Amino acid sequence: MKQEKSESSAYDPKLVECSIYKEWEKSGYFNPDNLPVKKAAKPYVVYMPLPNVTGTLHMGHLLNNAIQDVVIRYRRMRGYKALYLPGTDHAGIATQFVVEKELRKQGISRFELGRDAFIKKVWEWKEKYGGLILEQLRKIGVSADWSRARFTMDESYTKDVLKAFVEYHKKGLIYRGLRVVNWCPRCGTSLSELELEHKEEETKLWHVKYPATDGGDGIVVATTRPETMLGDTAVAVSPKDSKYKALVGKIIILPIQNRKIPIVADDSIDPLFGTGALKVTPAHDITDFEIGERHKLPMIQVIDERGKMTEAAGKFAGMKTDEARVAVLNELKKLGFLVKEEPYIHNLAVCYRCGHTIEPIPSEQWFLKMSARGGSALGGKGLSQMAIQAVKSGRVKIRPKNFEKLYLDWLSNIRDWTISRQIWWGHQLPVWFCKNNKEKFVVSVEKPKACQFCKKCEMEQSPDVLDTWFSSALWPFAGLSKEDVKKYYPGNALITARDILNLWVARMIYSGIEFQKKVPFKDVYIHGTVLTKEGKRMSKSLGTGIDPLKYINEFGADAARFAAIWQATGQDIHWDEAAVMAGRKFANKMWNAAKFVISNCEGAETVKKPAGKTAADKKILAKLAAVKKRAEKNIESFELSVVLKELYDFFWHDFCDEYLEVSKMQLKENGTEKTTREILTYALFESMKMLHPFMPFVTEAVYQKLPKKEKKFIMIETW
RNA sequence: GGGCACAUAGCUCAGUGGUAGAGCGCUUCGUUCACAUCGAAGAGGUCCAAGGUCCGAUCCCUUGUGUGCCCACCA
Repeated sequence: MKQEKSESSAYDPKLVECSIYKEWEKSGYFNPDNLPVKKAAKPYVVYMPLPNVTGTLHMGHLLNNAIQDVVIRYRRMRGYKALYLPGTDHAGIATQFVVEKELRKQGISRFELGRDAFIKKVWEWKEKYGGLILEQLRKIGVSADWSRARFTMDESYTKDVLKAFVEYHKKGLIYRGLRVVNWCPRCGTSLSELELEHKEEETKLWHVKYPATDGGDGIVVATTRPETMLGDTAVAVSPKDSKYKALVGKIIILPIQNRKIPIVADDSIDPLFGTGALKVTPAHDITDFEIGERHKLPMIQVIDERGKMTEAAGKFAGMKTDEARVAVLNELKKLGFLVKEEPYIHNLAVCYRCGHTIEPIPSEQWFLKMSARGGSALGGKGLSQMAIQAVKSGRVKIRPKNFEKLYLDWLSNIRDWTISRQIWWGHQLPVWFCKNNKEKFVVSVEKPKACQFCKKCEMEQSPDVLDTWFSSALWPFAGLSKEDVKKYYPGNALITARDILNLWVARMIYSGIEFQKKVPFKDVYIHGTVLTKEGKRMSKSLGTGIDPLKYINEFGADAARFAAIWQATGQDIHWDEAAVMAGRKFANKMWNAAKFVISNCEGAETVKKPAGKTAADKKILAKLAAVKKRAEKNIESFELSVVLKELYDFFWHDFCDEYLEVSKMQLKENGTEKTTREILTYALFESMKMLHPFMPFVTEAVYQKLPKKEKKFIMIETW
């Protein structure tokens, strides 16, 4: 008996969420063009951070998309043409890596397949798994306009990407050059600085003597990478360093190679580190490369793109770098040049994707100029200055404010962006080389009909592809059709975690200004990262991840959303499951309170602004008005957890615990019965509306039970 | 090496220049009358440490300790 009762009275999200979502989607109201809004209604656009095609839903998505959905649902109810723009990112290296791994299980390497066949495999993968993440996002209840969903390698998107490249090039912002770049020998590509990870490595600092040619003492250098000495073309010391002053300009001998190299003075040298003398390997260290440019030093490449020693390494040729290190050290020891070794901990750069050690090697790459600008088309201001200006002037507001500093600091110390990648999956550069003269090329979206250089060859496209972020940087407008750009660009809000503030947000800002002359959005809101309860990173490989679908399936999307937003106070979240339970209970509370109100208020007048008679009436109405006002202010400044807590407190304690209990008496008395019913109906309705952005399903379910409703969905009710 | 956060109840976290708050957990009591996924009552805190400013500091300042994150070409 008891059990029967509890079963029938509890709210069961499983019974309603799926069908409600289908109804919403069928209605077409996720598409702002279908909303019953006034002609003059303003658009409000939230750009969804593009999930990777390879991705599956994790807690970060739950938090990120829940926040965005609250914002967009609120604006929709406020009468805006609310557009929540979804899409997926081809995620170059990440996707290629996953597909390669899958193929390797079958014993196939991408090189056996060849480029075209491999890319076909990736597309197959994309077709199979690319839609999965979007399906999973629907489970959260996000009201994105799926009819506008784009993929960064869609035909039209690709065209915008290539056009952007051509235009940058025309303006002199893209150039090609031989640079020492961070190279991952396993992935076979260059990586930008943001794609590196550093891990501490216990190693040694070896002191190696480079003997003099004039009978002097020579000089001792300290290094963590002795194998690169084979490519040394100088030794550098600080110009302020008195102990070496006399040596500057002298020629010394590079051991093993027996090469004569000079000692140069350079400001980048710290006289206090090691011996105060740096071996300069322009081909295998970015700083050394720069020193080499300043002193016009030759560059000798001793490590190749597979991470093996080249012919220039003499008898070490063919060895892997770590083998060569041992061999070189043995040789130095034998020859008596290894004077000292001391334990040392340094930060080893590794590939963010595969973890392989990064080898800086010289390579032809394409760059996007960050600070200076060739022409004066835009007042000579470089991309980074434009992005800095956008935030400093307040046209883009970053919240919380301390992230502004992170953004500005990064942009003001920026190097040119290496935008080419030597992988296969991505937008191939719109660069066409003459087959007979590989130095000659044309930059053009379409393949040139004839070669303008040799007049006879079929021009060949560069095998390089663009960095993934080059294309996602265009998302705010390349993700929209031409007509939509007119209607919906610029958008309003970009909500994301801090890890891609510079990787993505900064680049969207200057791309938007460069190509559309306007910043892409006004508000950037950075939320915390979801960690485990112990404060550890959630990751599949560590086994510390939690699948949000588990919560959604078991306790409902509303409960999961509640938990995410409840905990999203700005700091990183140490995820506490108890919050999901609280959300589930809250949904149940709403459901039951609604049941009470509906059954007691049949036929009650719907009054727009009921006036209270009793003290309890007045108290609840005043409180409701105050809560509503604060909710508006706080949602508009992205303080969602504050709003949710106030709504929770208001609904549970003020409305249910207090007013509902008082109403039981008031409903029995003739003098107060009518107004009580009006207020109950009104307060319930208003509460459901305010809670709808946060917990859309249960509030919609309640709305559908209301005897008098003006709209088809609470989703499009007027706040 | 630099920068930014954070340290408050058993746990996860809000908050305030003047008797300290929530969720979960815990204790006691209470089910005909929306909800036991409930209600009522309650226990539980040197607000990290030390110093400073102040009539008064958990809050502001300094220093320290601990934790997390980001940035950096120190070979």
